[in-house]
Amino acid sequence: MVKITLPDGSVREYPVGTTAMNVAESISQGLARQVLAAKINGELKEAATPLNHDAAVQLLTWQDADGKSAFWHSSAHVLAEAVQALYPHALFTIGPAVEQGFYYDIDFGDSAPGADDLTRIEEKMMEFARQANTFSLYPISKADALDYYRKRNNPYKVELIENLADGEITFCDQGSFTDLCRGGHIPDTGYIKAVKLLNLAGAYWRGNEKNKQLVRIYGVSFPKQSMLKEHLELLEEAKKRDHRKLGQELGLFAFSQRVGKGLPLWLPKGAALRERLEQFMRTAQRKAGYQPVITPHIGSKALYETSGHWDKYGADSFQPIETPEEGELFMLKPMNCPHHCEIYKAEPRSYRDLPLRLAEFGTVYRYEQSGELHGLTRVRGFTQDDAHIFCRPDQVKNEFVKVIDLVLYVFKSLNFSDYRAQVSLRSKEDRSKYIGSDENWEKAESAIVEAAAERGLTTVVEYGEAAFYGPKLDFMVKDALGRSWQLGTIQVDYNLPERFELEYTGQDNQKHRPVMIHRAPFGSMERFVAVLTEHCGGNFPLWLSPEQVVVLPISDKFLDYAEKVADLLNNSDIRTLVDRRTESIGRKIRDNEMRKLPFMLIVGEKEEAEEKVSVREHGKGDLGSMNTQEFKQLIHEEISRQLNH
RNA sequence: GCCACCCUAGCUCAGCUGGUAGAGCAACGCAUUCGUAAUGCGUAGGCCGAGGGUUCGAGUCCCUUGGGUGGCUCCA
Repeated sequence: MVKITLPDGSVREYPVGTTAMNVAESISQGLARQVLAAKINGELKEAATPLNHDAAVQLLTWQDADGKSAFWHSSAHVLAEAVQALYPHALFTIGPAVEQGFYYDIDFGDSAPGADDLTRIEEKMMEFARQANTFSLYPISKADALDYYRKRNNPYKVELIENLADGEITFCDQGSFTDLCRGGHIPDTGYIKAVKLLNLAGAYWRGNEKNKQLVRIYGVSFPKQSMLKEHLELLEEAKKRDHRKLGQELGLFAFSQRVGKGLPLWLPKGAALRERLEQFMRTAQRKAGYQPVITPHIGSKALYETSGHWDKYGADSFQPIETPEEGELFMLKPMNCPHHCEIYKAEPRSYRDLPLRLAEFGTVYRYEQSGELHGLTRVRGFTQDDAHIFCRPDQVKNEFVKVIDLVLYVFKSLNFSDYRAQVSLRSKEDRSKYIGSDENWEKAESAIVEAAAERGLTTVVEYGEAAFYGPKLDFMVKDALGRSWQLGTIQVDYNLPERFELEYTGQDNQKHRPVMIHRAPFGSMERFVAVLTEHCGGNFPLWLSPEQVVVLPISDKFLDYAEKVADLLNNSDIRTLVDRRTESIGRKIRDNEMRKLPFMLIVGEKEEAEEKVSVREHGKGDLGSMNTQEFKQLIHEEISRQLNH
């Protein structure tokens, strides 16, 4: 007998050679029908794997991330089988499950499919799925495995096998298809009831640009047809929140071919939104002891040679600007730090002056690869809510705590509760590439970890993700389509103080090198507005909304009263307009609802006579009538509720 | 940059296998003066992203080019 421990801690006994599926059946037939795979001692395995020793077993269904993963990974096998049937010369490489489905990277040689061929492949997949072929995993010797793929002229699988140890290699068969695979499949292909191949993409073998480019086919699959339908509807829904769509609809920003790709144009409403955010940050920073500075948009090439950016990024950036003076070269600034270093150097500094916090909404230009550009989240010209803190090594932790507070204040004010904080530290093994003393790194790294813990941040620590010049703490937020974007960032820098030979006079009357902290709570105004737009689906918080109130006269007869109300509100700093169009009231309400205007004031005969307004809130409907004083108070209360938490 | 796809009126989109461009919304004009999500009628609006080619004829086919979209280390 073997003892099987289930996730709830219960232990059951079964005959040797029993399977996870048998365990499921012993619990209930209903469960057994749902089991897709199992985790045996933490490893994802087939539910049919015989259990010959005591083991911890977790039964996986569609509800488990790993269950989905087994399902999608198995679907990748079926995709390969279908491709093999239609393109006999295709060479398979890897086909894993991903967060939202699966893909397979395939070398098609000269006969790559186009997007139109995906339907054909889908149909073939469903044909194999209906055959309900079992996935059977079996061990194979390294020699036999190599032989198998050498005969098929598949250098990719050969390379993969060469890196595996003999004795731990397994193949998996299903129907007419055999694949090198470590396992973790659903029982048979019949579980797959719906498949959708989403797109084709180029992907380099092993992700390296120097290697051959393969064709990657992305897809999703489901155990029920209705689930696919829901999934596709969800994707459609997400598209409605896309900041590029909303940005156009709400008149926030635009792009122009003639201006150049990746260079956003902020329209009046977008500019109003952005300025309000900047104002918000300025106030918060002033309270936190930052001093605003202003620096030019260009800097001499020598500045970036000093900073090291020319060597590292020069070739891939906007190229230097020439002047009538022979040999004189300027760069569009790709970052504000070198300028701020020069501000630090503008006067001698004492330990008493530190920390020195220099803040600037600095516009920078970076020549991102054209394929990387994406709406407002990845652009070639953007404005950072940048600041550099120059401090003593013993002040790093405290400064970190203060910056974390600022970032959390921003997130809270804008209702971002679903973010991820990542601490990036040095790699544990190779520490040769990092600049700065070991001692300082130790100090800074523990300062970050402690500061994050002190502020109750749940962080993910990534070793080896630190920049060569210092460790960092990043805040990531997901967009409407589930893609992760980095917003706030806090980075320690030992490099620039060194290169610019920054110093301060210590208490001991000796020269010391300050530590520099880069930080941008928004990240960039562009990216932040993009993520914020998606986050609130275009319904910005009242205090940020470019237009807060619109007055709708029932008919032209009440235009004068409407104007009077609007003037009154505008004089109280409530951004108000009047819908002067000669349209029905129903029409005006509809249009302003669609423009996502937070409040509508409907005024007609009744209101004018009683000196009142009928209030309608976006998405909520009629709130009844009140006088303008009461309405002003309602607005001001709402705004202070949003900002003072 | 690379792979796939897309580009037709301000916006959203039709336009079959090539026969010389169409709708809705928006805009403008006229009428309507309206009570909580679309008043009616009319007018105007397009070098079908750009350039080249094939053809008697190209929005439609081919090539080049611009812009956009998705993807480009979530390991057998």
